[in-house]
Amino acid sequence: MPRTTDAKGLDDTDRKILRLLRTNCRLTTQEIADQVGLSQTPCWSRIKRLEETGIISGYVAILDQAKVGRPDTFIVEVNLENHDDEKIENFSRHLQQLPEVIDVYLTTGEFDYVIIVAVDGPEGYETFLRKKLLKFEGIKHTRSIYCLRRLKRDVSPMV
Amino acid sequence: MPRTTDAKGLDDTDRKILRLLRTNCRLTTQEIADQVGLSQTPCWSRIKRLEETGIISGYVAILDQAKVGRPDTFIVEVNLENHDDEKIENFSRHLQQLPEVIDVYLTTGEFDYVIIVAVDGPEGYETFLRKKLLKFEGIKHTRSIYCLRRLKRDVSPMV
DNA sequence: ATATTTTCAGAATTTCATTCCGGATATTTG
DNA sequence: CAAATATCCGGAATGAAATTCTGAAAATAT
Repeated sequence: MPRTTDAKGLDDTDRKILRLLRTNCRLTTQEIADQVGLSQTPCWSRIKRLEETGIISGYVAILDQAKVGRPDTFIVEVNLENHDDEKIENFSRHLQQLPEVIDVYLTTGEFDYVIIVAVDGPEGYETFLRKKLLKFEGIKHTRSIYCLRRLKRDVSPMV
Repeated sequence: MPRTTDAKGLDDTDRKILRLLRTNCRLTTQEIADQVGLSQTPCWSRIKRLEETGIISGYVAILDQAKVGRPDTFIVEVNLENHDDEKIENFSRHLQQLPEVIDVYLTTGEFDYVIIVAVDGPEGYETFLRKKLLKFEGIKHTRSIYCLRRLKRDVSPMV
């Protein structure tokens, strides 16, 4: 093992590459190579390896949430009536289908779920809540939080 | 205006393109063109327009959170002692710098902030909380929620 | 010290993004 | 309704970048 790698098999150059691609995957291999101090070919191989090992799990376009019609964010905390596997599975499937639902966390503590929702205004949220979320049978209780602002969103953590 | 566009100036073909790029921006313009029923050139122009108008705000690589060493997610709710602009600005800046902090929402209701944090195990979280978050002067109160699982994360909302 | 493995770089090739052009379609105007 | 105008489309040509191929250098192991 000629490189100095950490527990995950990543060396410093790998991390530099990831730091670049994390915020802009449209850089050419040449541009990346220049910035990390390599030539095209080994830089390209490293990227391929990072893809094959699944450290890079995909490449996506970021859409402006407001400009696609969802300027407002709410956080909904949810409790279900009961917690058998089937119910949880169904609720998860329900949430997957709702375009307003951005993130879903299954949580410990006071609530069972924390859900991030993107909508257009309070009206949009009311519609979402009454017509979509609460249409699911078995919700015991919810609490809604309005987000004044999103101060940070990292698509992937810093490496 | 020869196309049938909505309020945002997007027609059905634009939305199809966005739906594809939203989950995979490595598709070639030819592949996208095939799937939306266009030829390369007009498809490419549309993508350029979506970039120029800022509807597509960027392209990024998605890193596997667990594989880069942050398998565990916590949600921290935070209250500050006081809420003058400077304090809020400082706290925001503080959070921007912390690699564990993925998302930050400025919220109404019981807490001032809802923060999504990615760490390695309970030990990692304790370290983050004591050595980093609470090092900031002026935190009145926090509540931590452990996430058993992330059931959904859309980098961008469905269009 | 030598053999082996791994990483690197340069050049050639292939694939794709981008530009250029003319024709078709829809909208606007008279 | 017809002509003018703007918009969109597709095909071919060009340029740039990704990918492959080859051999040399560096690090590790024997």
